[in-house]
Amino acid sequence: MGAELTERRQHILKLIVQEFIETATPVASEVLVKKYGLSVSSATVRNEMGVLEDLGYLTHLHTSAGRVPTDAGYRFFVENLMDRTPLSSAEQRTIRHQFYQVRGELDQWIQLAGAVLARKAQNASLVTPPRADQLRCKNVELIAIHDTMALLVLVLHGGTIKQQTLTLETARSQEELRRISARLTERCTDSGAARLEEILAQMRVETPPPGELELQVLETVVRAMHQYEEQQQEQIYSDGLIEMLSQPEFIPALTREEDRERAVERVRRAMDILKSGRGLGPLIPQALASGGVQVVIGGEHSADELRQYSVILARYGIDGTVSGVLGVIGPTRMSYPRSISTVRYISLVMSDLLRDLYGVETHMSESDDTN
Amino acid sequence: MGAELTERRQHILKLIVQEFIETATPVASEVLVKKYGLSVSSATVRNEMGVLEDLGYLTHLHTSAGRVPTDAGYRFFVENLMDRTPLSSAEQRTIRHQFYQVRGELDQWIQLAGAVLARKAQNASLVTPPRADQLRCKNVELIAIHDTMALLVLVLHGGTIKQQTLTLETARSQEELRRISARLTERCTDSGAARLEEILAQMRVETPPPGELELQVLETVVRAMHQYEEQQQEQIYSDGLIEMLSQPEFIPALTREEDRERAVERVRRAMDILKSGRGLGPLIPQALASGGVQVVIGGEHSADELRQYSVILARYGIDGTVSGVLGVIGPTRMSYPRSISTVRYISLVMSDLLRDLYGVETHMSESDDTN
DNA sequence: CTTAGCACTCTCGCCTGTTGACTGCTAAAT
DNA sequence: ATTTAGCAGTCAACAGGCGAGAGTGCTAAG
Repeated sequence: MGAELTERRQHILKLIVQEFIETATPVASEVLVKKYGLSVSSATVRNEMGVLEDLGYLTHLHTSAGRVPTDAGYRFFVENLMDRTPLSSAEQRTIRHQFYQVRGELDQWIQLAGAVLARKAQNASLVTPPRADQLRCKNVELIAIHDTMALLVLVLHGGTIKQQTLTLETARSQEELRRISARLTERCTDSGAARLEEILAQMRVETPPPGELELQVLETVVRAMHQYEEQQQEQIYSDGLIEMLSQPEFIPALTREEDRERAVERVRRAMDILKSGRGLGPLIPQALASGGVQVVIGGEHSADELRQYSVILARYGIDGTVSGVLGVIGPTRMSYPRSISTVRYISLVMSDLLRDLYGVETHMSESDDTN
Repeated sequence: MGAELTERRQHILKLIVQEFIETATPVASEVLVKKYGLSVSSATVRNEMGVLEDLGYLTHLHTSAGRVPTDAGYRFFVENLMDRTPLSSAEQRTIRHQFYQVRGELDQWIQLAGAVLARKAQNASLVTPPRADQLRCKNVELIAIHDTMALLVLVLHGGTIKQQTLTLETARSQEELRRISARLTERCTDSGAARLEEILAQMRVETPPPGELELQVLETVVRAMHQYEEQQQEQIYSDGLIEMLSQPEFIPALTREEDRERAVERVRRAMDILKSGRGLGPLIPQALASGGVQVVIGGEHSADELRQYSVILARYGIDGTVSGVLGVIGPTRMSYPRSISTVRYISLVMSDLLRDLYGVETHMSESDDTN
């Protein structure tokens, strides 16, 4: 039978995917012939489309409408057909420049990365803050707020800051607090959570016994680090909700009241995914583990709530030191070429910035063009 | 003529507003009679509605649809007609309890306030962080990140923290940084931005001249404080976007393609207002200045983009020390009674919490019931 | 293997008449 | 003078029907 994937069929599949991504309407045989100047007739294209449908790469909404790619169709497109042109060097320069302007502020890098991703991909973006492979304490500061209340500022390697207010059992002067934090910083600097617990255990049996406040602070530090470690898993910054919602799959032209509710529900789900990261759980560690750009399309997701979405993720950071994940999420009909090259490029830029921050020599000029 | 606002007309207006808020569909004369068991006929109600329309409190979309309140109608309702029942004490307790659970974390209070407001009012909420009437520096800490890079942590009265990475011209040890920050803290503590500039000017001409790093740090501190002061103006936390977008005015049952674009545009505008606070500019200071709950309805807004919205704001905080603003925003058809009492109550709770944080004795038991 | 041609299917927009929801008016009733 | 029943008039919403158009799938000829 003629069920193998000939060159021409691949070409037609490619055109259909591109056309559908662009127009969001089912693609008809004649459109392909006219718009792309195929040297065969629409009838031939129809036959080929029939085969592609049998092979599972396309579907029909109903008898008389054009073809639409299936998840498998997108997958094949991403894997074998799509043009893998990197961002133009003009675009690269613009992006670098924007990052240059917010030099020195991690939070702003993250926001900027999210904004650029969203705008380029016309979909929502996800960025996790870079996570240290293991958290290490750098500094502990205590600051008096008033008599019986102090602010604990915990600085971690990499410059993240956690703060926590502390209720004191007895009033302390700023000078006392200073001494205590100096002592604790000395003892704790460079230690991870595990090591801190050891120190804490040891202090409990020390003679002379340390001040109760010292213990209280250290306990809080340990708790805060654990808490932060957990938070980190879930902490996802996102942007571009509106870009995604502008896609016609979210607010289509409706007719009935029940459709309205479906639309609202769809929007609610989308916001929920972005806000809580629901369903993204398994993807992040997966992206962290592997290099390169991960693409998960529609039904390939393990989570039901993502069946309508595709997610494109890449790891960024410094091997063995810190790493985060960033990417794009949108309906399966999204511009994979554009999204993938943007995600790839931004992950490079972020990695460079982090190397800078962590004092590793950067490889800007090399990495720029491996995109 | 019979154009004065008799008791009965007021009652009918009240019912219409309530009914419209609840159902979001124009209110017919007969519905009022049936649903609320009026002792007059629908014809009489119609006559009265006609008068109310002449007075400017109601409108007609077209001849044969029910009545809808105008902005003036809502205004009169809010001013004179609505039931001003406070939140039930059960609700009050639940809310207090939720705040109790996140004791000690200002950020979380703000988030929680936003979440509760949004859920109760079924609309979007706005919360500005409490702003000190004048910013005063509490503490300056320098933390070495690596050789030529340090983290400046600036703690302000009230426990806000600003951080900034600093590129050093020459390498410094943590010990040196410690000394410098100790010296600066001593000099700067309790000073506002103006005073800090004086100190800076003075230091420049001192003999012996202070280290260049010291000057650099102080400059950064001053810059950070100014920057923060400006940021504060605009910094608005918001939540409940989805609650607001679920209201039928945002994603109605549509038919045509052009309507779809209008809907998307509406959603975009709404998100824009919440994200950037566009149009809210004048409202915040106004709410800060006056006590009580401010209600601005539809066309009463000076900003065009808010013509379709109502905003309910209240100040919270401690007189003369810190204050912020919180409130609700939604379509003019929103539940004013519910929103207003929630806003009022949450502002009380937040004020209590702040008094606690700032070490002023609280008046919980008194204030609870003035709601 | 390709393609012209055609029948068939299904959507969409359009029109139509119809229904039903309200109003506004009028004239009688209170 | 106010209320109200009754009724005409208006308009949106809906359902059904129709035609046009879009696209396919098939067939038979090139």
